[in-house]
Amino acid sequence: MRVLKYAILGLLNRKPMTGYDLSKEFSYQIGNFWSANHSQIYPELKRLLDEKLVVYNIEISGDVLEKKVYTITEKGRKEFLKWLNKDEPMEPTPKNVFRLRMYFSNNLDIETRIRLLEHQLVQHEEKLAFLLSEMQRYSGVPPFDSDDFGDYLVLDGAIMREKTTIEWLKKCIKICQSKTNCDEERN
Amino acid sequence: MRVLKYAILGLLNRKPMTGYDLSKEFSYQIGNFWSANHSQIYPELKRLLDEKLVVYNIEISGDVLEKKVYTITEKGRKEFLKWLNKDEPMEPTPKNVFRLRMYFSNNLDIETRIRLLEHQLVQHEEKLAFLLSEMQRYSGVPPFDSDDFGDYLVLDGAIMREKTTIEWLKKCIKICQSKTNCDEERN
DNA sequence: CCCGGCATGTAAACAGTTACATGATTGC
DNA sequence: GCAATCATGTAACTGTTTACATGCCGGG
Repeated sequence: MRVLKYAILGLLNRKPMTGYDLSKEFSYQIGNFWSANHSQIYPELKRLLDEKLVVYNIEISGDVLEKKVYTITEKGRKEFLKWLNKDEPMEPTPKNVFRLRMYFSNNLDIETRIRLLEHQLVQHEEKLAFLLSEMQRYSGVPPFDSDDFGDYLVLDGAIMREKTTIEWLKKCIKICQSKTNCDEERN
Repeated sequence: MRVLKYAILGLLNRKPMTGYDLSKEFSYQIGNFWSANHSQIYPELKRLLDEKLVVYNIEISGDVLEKKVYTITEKGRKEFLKWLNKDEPMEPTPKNVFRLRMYFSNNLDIETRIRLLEHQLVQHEEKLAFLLSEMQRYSGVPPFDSDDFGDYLVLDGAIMREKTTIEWLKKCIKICQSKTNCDEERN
């Protein structure tokens, strides 16, 4: 499917960048649904170069250090737009190790279940707080043809996703606690 | 991380199964957060056998066909429980091609955006309907130590996830339609 | 007898992570 | 001078998918 290819082309379509810049991009907004590290990016850029979908020119920073600033070509833009317009079927549900653990949680002490759930909860609450702070830079829906439009939609989606995860975790904790209380009453 | 290893051990801890049975399991409840196909399962079973975490005995169905029914060993159960009790940090956000497309959606016609969103919407609505029908077999929270307990929690989580995805898709469609209406008013 | 599902495997290709490897620049 | 970050790459390994390959069983 070569998704990384299109993620890179999409980013370069916004503005020219180095491999290093691309790898940083994946830790910002786009990191909420796609990422890659530099060891995957550099070989992919080489391949895109072979396919003539990008070109680069070298910039010197400081005295010697050469930066390869990649730019998308017309051919690259065409391929990217063709991919972007494709209507593809829903993807299979994403893998999630924590949910796998919970699937088997009948094998855990109630206390352990609660501890594991609460640890996830604090982490997701931190993540949500971060996403909400990111959202503050938008006062409303950005212009429909600006790069911010996509950023805004997916950021909103990420916030909704985190809120739901938090809600689920709290529900699970409540269920587990009801069992603990129930046991205490019996004693 | 060998997650598949623990997914298999967890399933075999419920009851003895063949490789074929395991691969079918991944299309049921557990498929909502983990899956693997048979070409990954058979080699993994061989490895678990080498590690003495499982054993098998051969059952004959019909006249000749040999089925290898795998059973978890005491060593296997110990390793599984050790893994299950581990408290691990939150995983990175899962990859999602559709959200990647939407991230770059400023490069699409408004009509195309709506079409793509609506296609996702119908698929997620179907998925939700299916999950809700699955949920009907539960009248309340199953016993805390039964296999159904985990099934119930993660099924509930999957339902919440689908509902949120649907809500997000509808929101995106509404935003895109507001633009279309706006343009029409101008004409 | 034929087809769909049962049943088990291997091989090749692709995707992704972790580790190895090197060196420059900038700010303190 | 030193540490953090900028900058680019390769190698080895792990995980996953797709395709190849084979054969039995049960019902219509």
